[in-house]
Amino acid sequence: MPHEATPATPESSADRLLKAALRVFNEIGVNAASIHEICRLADVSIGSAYHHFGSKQGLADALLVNGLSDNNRRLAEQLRRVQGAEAGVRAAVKSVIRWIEDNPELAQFIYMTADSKARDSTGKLLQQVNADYWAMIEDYFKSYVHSGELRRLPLECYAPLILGPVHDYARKYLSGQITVPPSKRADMFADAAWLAVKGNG
Amino acid sequence: MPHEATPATPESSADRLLKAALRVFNEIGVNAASIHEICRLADVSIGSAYHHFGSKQGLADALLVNGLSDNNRRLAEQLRRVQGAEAGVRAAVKSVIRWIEDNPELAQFIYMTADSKARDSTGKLLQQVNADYWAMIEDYFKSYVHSGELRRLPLECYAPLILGPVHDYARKYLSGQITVPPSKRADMFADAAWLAVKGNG
DNA sequence: ACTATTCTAGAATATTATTCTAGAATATAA
DNA sequence: TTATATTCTAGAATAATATTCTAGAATAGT
Repeated sequence: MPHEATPATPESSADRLLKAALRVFNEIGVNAASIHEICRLADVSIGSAYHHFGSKQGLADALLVNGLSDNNRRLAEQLRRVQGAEAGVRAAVKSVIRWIEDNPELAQFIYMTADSKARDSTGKLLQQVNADYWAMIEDYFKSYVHSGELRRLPLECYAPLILGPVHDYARKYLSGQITVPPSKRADMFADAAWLAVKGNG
Repeated sequence: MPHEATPATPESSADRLLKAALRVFNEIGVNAASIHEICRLADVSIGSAYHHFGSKQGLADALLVNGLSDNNRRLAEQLRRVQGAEAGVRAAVKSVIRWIEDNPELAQFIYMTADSKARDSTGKLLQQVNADYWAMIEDYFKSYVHSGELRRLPLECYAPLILGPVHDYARKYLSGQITVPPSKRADMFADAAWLAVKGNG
């Protein structure tokens, strides 16, 4: 029996659509992208596409929600594995960097098209995912403020201080303006993040 | 003579269009926004709109380019006023924060819709503006590396370290997720930025 | 096997971005 | 001033394309 090129479980229509949409959206933007073209690439009928995602924006929203959720999931996982403020900070930085390099197309889409105006249902979902992200970070770190391991700061400042530089760098990297991947700067960004939030002790 | 409500130089069609577009884009996103609606709000004909901006995307691009350019201009101005690495870092942080609070709608638009896929002419312009931004920051700081005032880092890391946290915080602020304006955190962000890039001396 | 539900299909429709033609306003030259 | 060119305004006509709709196929549940 020769090698089987097609996977045992062939991709569902929805998955093919998401994949095709990601490609086209990244190439020409959500606006310019045509549903018909995406359906053609995914080999899925218009009817199916609308059945699954409701609209072109629904497709974009799904990509956004999936991507952010996956990123959050990995971050939560990494934070669970470590103990202490410094280890947490470093794990957060590296988790995000790793996710970006494991999912460059999705990362590019997310960073480049935050156009997500809170539309109805999906808008809510998106806000939720977003809120979870910040909450997770704040939750993890607030316990270390008492012990003095962390500098006492307004809760909503930890995430920007720890991950803001990585996000900025990633944007530039994903848009092709720099070629050195963030993983090459991981320790530098981790050091900076820790320096920004560590306590006096 | 009573107070004159209308300015001596009435707003041009192009200006009215930009203003209306900004409002609508922020409310419902570039995708959902209708040119006809924008024209109605701006009291400008379809023909004029297309004469001035070529397309809906052209309108969005113009807002983006105008906004980024203005931000850059102010940043350059502030950097010119100061001497030394620390003063530069602090000026950069505060300039960006100030711009955001002076131009909240424009800032929201820029932060929320980076969807700027490099489209032809305007895409080039946008890339240029963006490149100028990073170049300005790198130029300013590279001279201070020799003297030891600044930590020696890859040039493309200064901007993310100095401004990344502010950008992250601004996004959250402009989307309404936090209410404390960045200006209230200006010193904190400036301290963190300086700590991240200052040299050993 | 029957029924309900989910999914696929693509033609028909509706929406809306863009083009086009003509004319008004404004600048430039003689 | 008059003539001429250019820029700007107008909105109806057109073209592109997102979305709806109806019908039927596949699948799951009983």
